[in-house]
Amino acid sequence: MMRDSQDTWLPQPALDEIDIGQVLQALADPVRLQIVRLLAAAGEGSCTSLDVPVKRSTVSHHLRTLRESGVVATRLVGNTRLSRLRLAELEEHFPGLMTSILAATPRGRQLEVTHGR
Amino acid sequence: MMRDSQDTWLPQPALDEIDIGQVLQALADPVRLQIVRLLAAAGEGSCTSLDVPVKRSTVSHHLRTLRESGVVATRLVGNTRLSRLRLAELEEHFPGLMTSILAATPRGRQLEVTHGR
DNA sequence: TCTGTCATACGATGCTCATCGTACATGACG
DNA sequence: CGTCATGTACGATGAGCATCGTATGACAGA
Repeated sequence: MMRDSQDTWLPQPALDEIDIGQVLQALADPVRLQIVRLLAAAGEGSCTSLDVPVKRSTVSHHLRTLRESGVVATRLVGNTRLSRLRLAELEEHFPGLMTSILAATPRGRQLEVTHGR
Repeated sequence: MMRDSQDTWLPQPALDEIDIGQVLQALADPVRLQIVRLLAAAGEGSCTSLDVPVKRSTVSHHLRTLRESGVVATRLVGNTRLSRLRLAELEEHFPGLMTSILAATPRGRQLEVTHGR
């Protein structure tokens, strides 16, 4: 596998372009919050590797939302896309934000039967 | 005016009952985020004193959401209800969370023409 | 008591978006 | 080349909820 510096990354907002409002909206969704926790635990993850109770296309949509808001960064390796949290950058810009969220004990009902179809 | 210890307070979740997911959902709304910033600047605020581009009944709804999620505390004084941020408590439970959010520069489009009616 | 202000409750409305299924593109592997 | 897996794009659908107007209750002051 190649080094990170040689990988191709999907477009993402720069540090000073990250809007705290969009970050909060991204983290407000239960499934996305669960994805964030899984990424924090596993380091990286893809659409199929993340264990969330939604279909793959929905996970892809959530990862896109997280990336466009600046929460995760995605690099292309072969046919898969590996996403990871931008923890260091976020901690620099919003000290304590992600740390407190990840440290917080997930209270009940994290995975309900949703609507959709 | 009476001392805080003698005031009547609306019911609110205890510190260890606050769910980070509900807090994030509460802060995700642009109007509520603006209310939070106004409260941080003014110390306290009521439905009519807060300068937000929505009707009074909507502000009341938002303040209720913020209170039930644990972000603000509301005390009854006379005929009005004064709400304030639970900054110290939140900082204790989620260090850096509110601090980073309040310190973040509010990027564009904070007050768009919304739907509703 | 009467009036005005404050806040909430309630129902209605319609936008937002989370979700899904399907189709399609791309890369890996024979 | 063909086959399979991965991920995304797209359109459709429906639940959630932000918003409003109105009605209601409570308090303050004259």
